Amino acid sequence: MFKKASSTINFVEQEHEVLEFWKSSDAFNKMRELHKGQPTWSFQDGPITANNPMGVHHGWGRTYKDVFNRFWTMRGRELRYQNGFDCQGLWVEVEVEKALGFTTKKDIEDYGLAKFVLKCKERVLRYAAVQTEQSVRLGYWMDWNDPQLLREMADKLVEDPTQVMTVPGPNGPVTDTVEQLVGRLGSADLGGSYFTFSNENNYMIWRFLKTCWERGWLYQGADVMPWCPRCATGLSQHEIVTDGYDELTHISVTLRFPLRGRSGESLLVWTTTPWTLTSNVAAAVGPELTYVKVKQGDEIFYLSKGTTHMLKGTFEVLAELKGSEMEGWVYDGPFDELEAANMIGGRTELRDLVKDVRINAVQAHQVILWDDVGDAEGTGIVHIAPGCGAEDFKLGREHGFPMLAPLDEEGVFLSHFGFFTGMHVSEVAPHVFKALEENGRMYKVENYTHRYPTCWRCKTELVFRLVDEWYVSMGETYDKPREELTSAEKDRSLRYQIMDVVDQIRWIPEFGHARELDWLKNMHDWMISKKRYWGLALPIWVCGSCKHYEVIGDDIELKERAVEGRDQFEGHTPHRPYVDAIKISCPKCGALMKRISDVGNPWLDAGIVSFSTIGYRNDLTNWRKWYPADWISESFPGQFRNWFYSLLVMATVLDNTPPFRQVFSYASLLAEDGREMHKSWGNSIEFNEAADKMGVDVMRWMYCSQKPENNLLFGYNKAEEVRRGFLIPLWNVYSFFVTYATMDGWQPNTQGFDPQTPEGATPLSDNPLDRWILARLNDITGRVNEALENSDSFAVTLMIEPFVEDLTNWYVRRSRRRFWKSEHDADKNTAYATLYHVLVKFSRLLAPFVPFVTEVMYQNLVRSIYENAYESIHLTNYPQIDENALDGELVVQMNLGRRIASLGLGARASANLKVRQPLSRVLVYTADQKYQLPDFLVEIIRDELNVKFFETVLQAEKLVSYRILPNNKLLGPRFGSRFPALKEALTKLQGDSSAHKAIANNESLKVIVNDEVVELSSEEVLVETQPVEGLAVQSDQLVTVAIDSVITPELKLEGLAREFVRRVQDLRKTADFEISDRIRLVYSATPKLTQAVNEFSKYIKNETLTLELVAGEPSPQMTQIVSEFDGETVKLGVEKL
RNA sequence: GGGCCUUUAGCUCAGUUGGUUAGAGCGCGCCUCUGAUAAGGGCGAGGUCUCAGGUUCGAGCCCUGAAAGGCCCA
Repeated sequence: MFKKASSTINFVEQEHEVLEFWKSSDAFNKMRELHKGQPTWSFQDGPITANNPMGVHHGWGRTYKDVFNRFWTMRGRELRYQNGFDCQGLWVEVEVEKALGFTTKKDIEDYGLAKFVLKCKERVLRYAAVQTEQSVRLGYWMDWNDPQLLREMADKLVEDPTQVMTVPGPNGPVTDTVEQLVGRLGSADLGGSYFTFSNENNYMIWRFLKTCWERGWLYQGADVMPWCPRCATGLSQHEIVTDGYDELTHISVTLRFPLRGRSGESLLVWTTTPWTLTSNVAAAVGPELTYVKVKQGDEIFYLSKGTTHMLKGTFEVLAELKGSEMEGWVYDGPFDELEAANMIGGRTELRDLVKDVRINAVQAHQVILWDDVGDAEGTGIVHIAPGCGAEDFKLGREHGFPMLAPLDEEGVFLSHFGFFTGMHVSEVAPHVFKALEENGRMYKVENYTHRYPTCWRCKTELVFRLVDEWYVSMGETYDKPREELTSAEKDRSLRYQIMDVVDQIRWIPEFGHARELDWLKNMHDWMISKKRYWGLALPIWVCGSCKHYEVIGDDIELKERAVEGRDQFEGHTPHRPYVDAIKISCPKCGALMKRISDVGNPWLDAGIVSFSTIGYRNDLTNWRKWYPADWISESFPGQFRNWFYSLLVMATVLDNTPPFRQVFSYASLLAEDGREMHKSWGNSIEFNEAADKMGVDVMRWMYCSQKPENNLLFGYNKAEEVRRGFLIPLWNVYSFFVTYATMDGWQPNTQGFDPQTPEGATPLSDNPLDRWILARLNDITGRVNEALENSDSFAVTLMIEPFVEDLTNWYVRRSRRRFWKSEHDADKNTAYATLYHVLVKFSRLLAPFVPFVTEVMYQNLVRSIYENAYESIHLTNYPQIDENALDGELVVQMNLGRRIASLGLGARASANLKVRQPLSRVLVYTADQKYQLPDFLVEIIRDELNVKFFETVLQAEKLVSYRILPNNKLLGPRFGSRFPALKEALTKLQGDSSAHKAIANNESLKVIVNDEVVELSSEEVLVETQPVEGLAVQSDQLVTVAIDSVITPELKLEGLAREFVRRVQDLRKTADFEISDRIRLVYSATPKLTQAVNEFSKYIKNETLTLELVAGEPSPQMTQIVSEFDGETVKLGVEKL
């Protein structure tokens, strides 16, 4: 027996009950068990940074992941259901530093590296627990760790990482030290989410790096890099391109570079980074650019012709010259008195770089040519400091200049910079200005606003620093199309190998393919090192004596090669500081080799997961079973250069295969006002808040009913639309069904029940409405399957929503009386059987999208009836199409019928005739004779429109005038350029009834086009109608509907009777009667109404479940009302019998 | 500077291979139903499909160019 389902429902509360049910019934694991051994569907999760609670934007991506996982599961596939957490890197360090109140690297070192690393691990575990809980709340079915256990591990880890602990695993309990258990999270014996800080993940990256090294793709290089002085580390190209720019205002300065041997003449040079002037070596001009020599007062200046507007005051142009003519001019630099400027080769720790340079900066000062110099701003003369800018560095190398690299890791000026030594880069500018004023070099200062790179983590302004970092070479970029490359060229260049892999992947949306290729084309060598503490320990050991370096490929090799530090490392995960203790012996010179202290780029951590999480190193069979992933998904801002990129690099290097077959990506989530969500703007919504207020079924539907490539505007108004437009109507149908089925004691037939398809076979019915809704259901069932196979959840919502509309506003509305009627006949039973079938199958179709409400429906509709039903809807198979139930013609007819009803209602409205008032007839003309209305539709239309008769009008002239139009699709191609003439000719046939008759009789039509008689078949023309004035008429392309507006006295009485019934129904509700309560009804009314009541008493009694209808005064204990309508008055009283 | 995406009603968005009168939801106005009722339904107003060219008998859709917003890169 069904439980009652209230029509008002608190979805959020209900979701919590469902969560409880899933937990207590262990539904997820049962589902998993059911699909063991089936063909695989390999979903590989992209790790979420476990550093903060997740946001509603994560909810979007996770909904997609869950929807497609559930779909493929229900389609009979085995999945892994492994979530991933991203654990290592600066982002975690920064938060831990904040929590501990640290501001510099020294704080960390004073605190102790070992303790700091534990704090980082602890933070990750705690937020992994939080995100796990949030994901569970979303209904995301994954193999989740117990959040409480994660917290317990976090507690014990910081308490004492060496203590031994036992935790449950899929193959039984596992005992180990806490540190090692944490390092083994996600492994086969522990199960649960993968964590990128795991031993396996780290060692697998070692394997990758070793492979790169063996192929000669790993190297250490000097370059000028964007550098964060707060974090004291360089930033890779990935980190800076998008997130890393802010609109900032700096003081720019224009100054004199006095020319040697040209007394009174100076170059004017402009810069926005005054601190770099301390390290000036050269000045660059554009060779093709035009420069001018100007006189201002006693001074002569050189600058580009296009920038003279920057000069203060008046000036006189003395001459014009090309930049190339200035090449080799020598000048005095702004800070030539500094020691640094007088050191041979310059002032840099990287002596290798300048070992061939025999001059100092003062001797180097000269004008050089550089094609990239423009004169959009500044003076057209660019100050070059090879130790302080990336292009400057390149130019410096080309010209063999000395390098002046003034800053240490934290942005403090190094020795040999005189007065500036010891000063922080952020406070240097005023001192530079003062010095320039004093030595007479200053020309002017101005505020200058530009996009300036900042640290994506801490927002500190970046500087450019000359440093040694480690890179994975992307290989040469050849100056010719890819298809012309020789295989030797490809073998040399990793980037082209990756491109070939990219071609084998399906990118959704398609433009992702081009975007990834574009990134690969432009990608510089991948900087993988970072001078920090928490992260992958780069497995590069360098000889202290001969500088030879080697890459260690995994833990086994490490143990074999270690000659020192084994004891310190024993029992620890491969992180700093313990792994740093390991020394190996140099194969070249026998001296000790020491690990470089750098940690790795976190995208290495994420990119390796297609190897590390499925046993590439220790269970190749398992790896082959799950590699490559069938499907991955992340949002596209960022991931083309980050996760997608690193997956591709690593899979290409290790296996030269695509790591995933399909990648599904989506745009950005914004607030409802179209702006980014920001706490300070008051437009951000936290995940937990959204889940509690909207409910996650609503959120999930909102996410899915969005074209993925468009930005999603997320907010409460949209949520309310989903709730009211989708979820409530769905619930109402369900509640309607359960209410009546319970009342009637109706139950489905339990014979031949199959738990995989609990709705059973399509019910047989003679009733066209039943056949129609079943046809519609199967129509969408087929299309929904196709769309999901094609990774298109948005298309699904475009099919589902109209179906809900059909089901609620047509099928149920039109079928109500079949459920109300008191006799239990075959028709009623068929109605129940049909609606039951539809609800069960439809809810299962929806289950991946809205897993909560559909679970509730299933529990009541299926599990309360069938003992051997699966415990959860999510254990059933995905619904499949029943081709036999399709009926295209019926669907077309029904549409036409609904259209007629709609037009008829419009006609009534335009004549101000309310539906409650019966009328005598509706007149319908259909333009296309093939649309013959079946009887059942005629009945429906009569009922919808409340008319006595339905008349088909053959001579539409009565209702309309008509035009004959060409069927463009057929006649356009036939007539080509003569088509406009044909159109013109047909227009002239307007009102020609013989032409119309010919068409109606399927005869051909003769028309004169350009003095030529042409014959048109009836299929080649269309007839359009226009309503005749003065009738209550509505029409569209297909049909014209008119309503006879005459109200006869009889019709009037019937209308009154219906009004009367409505008042009684109102009163029943006021009196709080049950729907099935029988009543006594007492009334006194004005004469005309009394006559109506008498004449229609049977109808009234039937409609209102009145057993005794009595004229007279209601007694005081009755619920009463007096009401007036249509000039009549009635006093009513009701009581239960 | 290059590449990509978006631009359709007041707002948020659909619009299948080019085809006749471009749709939905919300909001607004009017009406209606009353056994889904703290719901439901109908009708209406509201559109230069960003702009300018082009291809075509025919363009919201295809091509070229421009503008605005966004993304990615240099």
